[in-house]
Amino acid sequence: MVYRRTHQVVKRLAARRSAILAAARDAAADGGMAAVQIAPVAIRANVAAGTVYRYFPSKADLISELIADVSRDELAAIRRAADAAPGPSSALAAAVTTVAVHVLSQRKLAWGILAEPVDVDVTASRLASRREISGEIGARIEAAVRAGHLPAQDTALAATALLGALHESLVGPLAPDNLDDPAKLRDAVQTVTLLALRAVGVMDARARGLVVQAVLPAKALVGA
Amino acid sequence: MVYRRTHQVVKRLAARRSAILAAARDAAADGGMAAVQIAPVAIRANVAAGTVYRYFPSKADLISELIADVSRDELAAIRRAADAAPGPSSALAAAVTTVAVHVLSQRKLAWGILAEPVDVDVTASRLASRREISGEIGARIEAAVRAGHLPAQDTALAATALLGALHESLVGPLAPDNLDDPAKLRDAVQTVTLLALRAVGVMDARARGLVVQAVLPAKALVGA
DNA sequence: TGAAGAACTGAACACCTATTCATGCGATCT
DNA sequence: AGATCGCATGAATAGGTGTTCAGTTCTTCA
Repeated sequence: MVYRRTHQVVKRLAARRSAILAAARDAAADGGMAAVQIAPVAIRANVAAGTVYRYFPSKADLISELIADVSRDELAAIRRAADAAPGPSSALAAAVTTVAVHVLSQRKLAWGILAEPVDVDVTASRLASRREISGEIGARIEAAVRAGHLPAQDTALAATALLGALHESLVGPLAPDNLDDPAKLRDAVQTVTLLALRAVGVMDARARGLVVQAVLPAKALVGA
Repeated sequence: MVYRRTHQVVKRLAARRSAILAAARDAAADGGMAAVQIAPVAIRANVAAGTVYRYFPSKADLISELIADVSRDELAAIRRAADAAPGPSSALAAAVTTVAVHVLSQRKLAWGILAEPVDVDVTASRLASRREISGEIGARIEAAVRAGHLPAQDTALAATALLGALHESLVGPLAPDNLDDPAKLRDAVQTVTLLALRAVGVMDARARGLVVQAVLPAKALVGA
């Protein structure tokens, strides 16, 4: 008596899993990681609390997958933006701008993914998330160095520092709070991108040019 | 029947308060904020758990004071280093180097103060701490701008970004882990200081010179 | 010295939310 | 249809730590 799962059932199971993850993501986007509690998430996903545990072994696993999920999207967006740029320096500028725009348009989610206190241990997935993003930025810096546009440097450290600068200045507790105004938001993105490019050794004048170019395509994302 | 507190008693009370704070600081330096729990801290301070509550209304208050304390020391160190420098640019370099050296020499404590998840709400004191330090760095940037050494810019945002870069690259989860080696440590300090100076607009060649000068006096601190 | 009040103690309490599990329901296959 | 198994339910449980408080010890002052 073999009970195979019907295709229909398989689909429903997958849909539920997605629904739970989506509910968690919504909760995080709304109220930060603190709002990602089993019972509320279950309600959002239209399931019972116990059901969550049929899909995720623990809250830590749920949040870890959430982090991985968001991170994957972020990485894809960075790659897309950078690959569309005409050269290594532009690619770096585009990557940085993309990160800036993304974190700004989902500040609570970004803060939750990156640094908000959580009651379970998610250091591993946070670490992985950072590694991925930082690695990508590092690769873009490296490419620019190889192209002779930047001085030789420790690209991994530089990438990490850039991300720290972006995060702290845009979603950290000292971030300006009037970034809902699109103009202010664009200013902030430009400012930090400029800072970042100069940090890795782009000359001021050239950096300003790159920033202007990078912000153009990224502006479309701001609306999303 | 007026019962005045004897000088001796006043002194003992103050000593206990300090002892509790010191115990909390030790605990944080040892095992991060997670180790700052009432019962263990009380033991370290040689008092009972209940006694802690005669000095601090809640755990949140205890940790808030701890953060303020560390922050005060940090700010003093930054000012001392910057004021001893010969000019605005050197002062900025000295300030940045000081922060770098400090966080590196007490990484767990720094991480706890800055970003480690805590089960109570300490956002207010963390915010205040960041404001103070960032304000000081911002003032140094501003001075350098006024002296004509740096391009005009949003100094508050720049200061915040610099601190984010330092923290993320030196004590964040992606920080290099072999920084116990003094040589590697010095390299890391130099690298991030260079990054920071270039970020605010110091030209590469000049930044390298400033870094070398700034690291000399700061090296003494590494031993401490 | 002794009465009265402060300071201290630490075991018991309270609270909160992740996790479990006995029960019911619905889906699969003969 | 009916037998059987997996999935879903949600109320009850568990565990850990901040906080309280009745009792004890220490300090002050007449």
